[in-house]
Amino acid sequence: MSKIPIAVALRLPLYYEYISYMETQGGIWVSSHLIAKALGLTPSTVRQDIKYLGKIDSSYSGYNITSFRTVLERALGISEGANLALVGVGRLGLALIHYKKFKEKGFIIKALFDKRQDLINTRINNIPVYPPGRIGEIIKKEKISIGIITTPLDAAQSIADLLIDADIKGIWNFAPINLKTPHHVTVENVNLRPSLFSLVYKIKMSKGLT
Amino acid sequence: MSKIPIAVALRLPLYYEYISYMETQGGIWVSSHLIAKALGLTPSTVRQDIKYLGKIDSSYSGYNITSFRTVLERALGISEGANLALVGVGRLGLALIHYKKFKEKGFIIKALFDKRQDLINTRINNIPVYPPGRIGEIIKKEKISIGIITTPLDAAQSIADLLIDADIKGIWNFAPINLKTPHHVTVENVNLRPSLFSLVYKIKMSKGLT
DNA sequence: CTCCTCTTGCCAAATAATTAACGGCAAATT
DNA sequence: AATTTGCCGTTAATTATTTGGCAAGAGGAG
Repeated sequence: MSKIPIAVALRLPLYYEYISYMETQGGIWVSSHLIAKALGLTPSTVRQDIKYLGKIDSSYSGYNITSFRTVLERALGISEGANLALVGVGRLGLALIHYKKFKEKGFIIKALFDKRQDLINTRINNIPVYPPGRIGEIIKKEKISIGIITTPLDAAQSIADLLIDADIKGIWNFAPINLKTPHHVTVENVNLRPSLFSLVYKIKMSKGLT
Repeated sequence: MSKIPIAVALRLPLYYEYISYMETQGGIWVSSHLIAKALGLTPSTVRQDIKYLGKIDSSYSGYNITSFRTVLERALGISEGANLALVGVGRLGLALIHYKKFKEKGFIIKALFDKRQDLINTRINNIPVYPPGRIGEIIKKEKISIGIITTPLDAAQSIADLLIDADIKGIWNFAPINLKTPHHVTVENVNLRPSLFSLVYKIKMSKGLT
């Protein structure tokens, strides 16, 4: 199995999203043309990408959706799920805590952390809230591999350091800052501002031509 | 001015985020090396990208941060700001409503829409809440150019249709669905699930090698 | 049965993007 | 005053990615 090019890897989650959606719609087969159209690619690209994934059941009517999804889940490593911890129970944190889509796939938030005294030792959505000082202890006890940072900017790095000390594998970072982390800790940033500005930029461009 | 390659356009918002951050830290000069290191690129790439932006004040110590930011803002089209409307005042909607970073740059949420009777005609963060039926009217009156969709999945497309009818320019879509829109309406999707799975994938990969 | 259309899979060519290399300039240093 | 350092800007080379074309196979229609 050859290694997957970056450009391809970036598209895999998109395929997964689309395939999952089609599956909920009762679809059974999906063709490279259909995917390409939905995602703004060419059918060639889609077929080329699929070559990296291994064998998917296919026929004259396209790829089998369930087979495709299974292969994608394996490739993306999401078939086993993971235990998560969320630090920073603000408005954004709350939104994530109640987000149902993750739980479906076995991604379960096991612990919440916040420094607010009135939250500590309560439960939110049946998940216990601990003080930040207990991050190391709880992460190990609950076998948590991914930390979610939804704290204000100024706390983000110090929280990240605590997570790193607790041997976290990855950080899903919602604070608008480039966290400093060692090589073995992977960070995925979710930055809303660039996303909005990207929209504004695309609007501006489409006015120019099209 | 030649048109900007896709790969470059995707990096512009990242440059903006980094430059803005450096500016808040009191920085005055920034070099291509510094940017490259922070964003995981090569200095060459950064300098190459900058060629598309027009002249930026530079010297032996790098680029002038303020000049860089100004040029980026112009290129991204964010210097004028925009009026926004948010549809779907749920947990995620609330988080966005209170997000301060946008207002700083002139992106102002002028109106909220929700079907819940107990919210209609109230104000949240001093922004009025209207029923979805008034989308067309209010969008025009408030000169709103961008709509934010934070509704549940099943309502997203019908809300998008209302926004499109109201001549919206762009949609910032947080619902996990590919909205069907005409060519002149730009959509930027924010999908948390692919983002998480992307993290999981990166973790999986980094285990393999590094 | 034969024709038509739809698929995938593969390969080679075209395109896009990244990296490397070089020349020049300004400031600091020896 | 000559040299070293660190930067930019440009051009060239390299690498990565995408695209288009085509053969082979599988239904369905007549």
